[in-house]
Amino acid sequence: MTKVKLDDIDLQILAHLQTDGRMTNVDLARQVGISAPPCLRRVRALEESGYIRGYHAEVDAESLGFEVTVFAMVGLASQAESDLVAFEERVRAMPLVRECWMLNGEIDFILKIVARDLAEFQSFLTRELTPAPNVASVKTSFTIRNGKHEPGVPFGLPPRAPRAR
Amino acid sequence: MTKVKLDDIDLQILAHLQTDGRMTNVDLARQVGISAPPCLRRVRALEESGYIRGYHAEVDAESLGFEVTVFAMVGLASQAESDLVAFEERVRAMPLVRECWMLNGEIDFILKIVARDLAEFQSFLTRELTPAPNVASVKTSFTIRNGKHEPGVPFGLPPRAPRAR
DNA sequence: GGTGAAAAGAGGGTTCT
DNA sequence: AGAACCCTCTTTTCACC
Repeated sequence: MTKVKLDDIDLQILAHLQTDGRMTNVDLARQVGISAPPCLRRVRALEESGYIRGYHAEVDAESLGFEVTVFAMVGLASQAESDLVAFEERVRAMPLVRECWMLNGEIDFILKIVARDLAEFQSFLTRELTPAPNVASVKTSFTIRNGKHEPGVPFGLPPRAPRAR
Repeated sequence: MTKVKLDDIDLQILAHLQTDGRMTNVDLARQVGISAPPCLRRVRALEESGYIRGYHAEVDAESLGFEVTVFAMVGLASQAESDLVAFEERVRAMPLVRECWMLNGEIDFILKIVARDLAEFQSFLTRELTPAPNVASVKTSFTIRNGKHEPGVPFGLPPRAPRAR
């Protein structure tokens, strides 16, 4: 199931799809220098072996009315593995929490939270996050603006022309 | 050019494409309950008005050999707007920096950094980030694991989003 | 990996409400 | 205006070499 090795073409495919996840298979094949059918076979294999976890439209949060993005640093009272997992599970059920990373050091988790407005965020913070079991401390930092937002991983793909359909 | 208002169907389209950015237009049309051509027109309008900023494959960083994800809290010596912008510009040219958010409070920026290994990260930190102009302090937190990774915005629960059918 | 062909989807034009 | 039906061209996705 898991592919043992990726060659240059696979890496190029991944880089291109990370940049433009909706490009057609024929365009992709042309870009990486092979014909469409083997290209599609590679993409399917990359999907099934888990190298590609999914495809997502990147939406503009602000213009859609989600004007509050906050990073929350969370400390837990107990760091037993079962308690860490329990917190992650709980956080997974909170739609406003978009990302959750476990950290080393004094802070246990960093959460990226997206809300429509301050009221929604405050309500979430005081009624859901802070009172959650085992939560010892929550320190929040509001984002003022986003200076860079690149997906995934630094493949180092050269700048690409817009789509040709 | 810029759409003034989004109706329920537009919101459903955005939610579906955020979840599966590669679904075909006919599938999407079926899901939101309209026929394919107007559905495609809506998608194009959403792209051109900036509600959809792009489409990206979500790749598995670890299995691709990017084993180090770090959050860096950066403080600048000068917070003049021109200096903030200059820092953002500089960071935009650093491939290892995937996201950069300006924050309120004592920390000025939070950066998400992805590297292949510790050596690559250390080299980046000591040779690129810390010596960058105007950087006063850098505090890094290594991630141990990722507990949740959802794209974009919490459409999921409808605060008032009705169901068209 | 490439080739050729059947099936499916994209995108344009027109009509209807 | 905006949505739906029809039509043609492109893309996807098989078969097999």
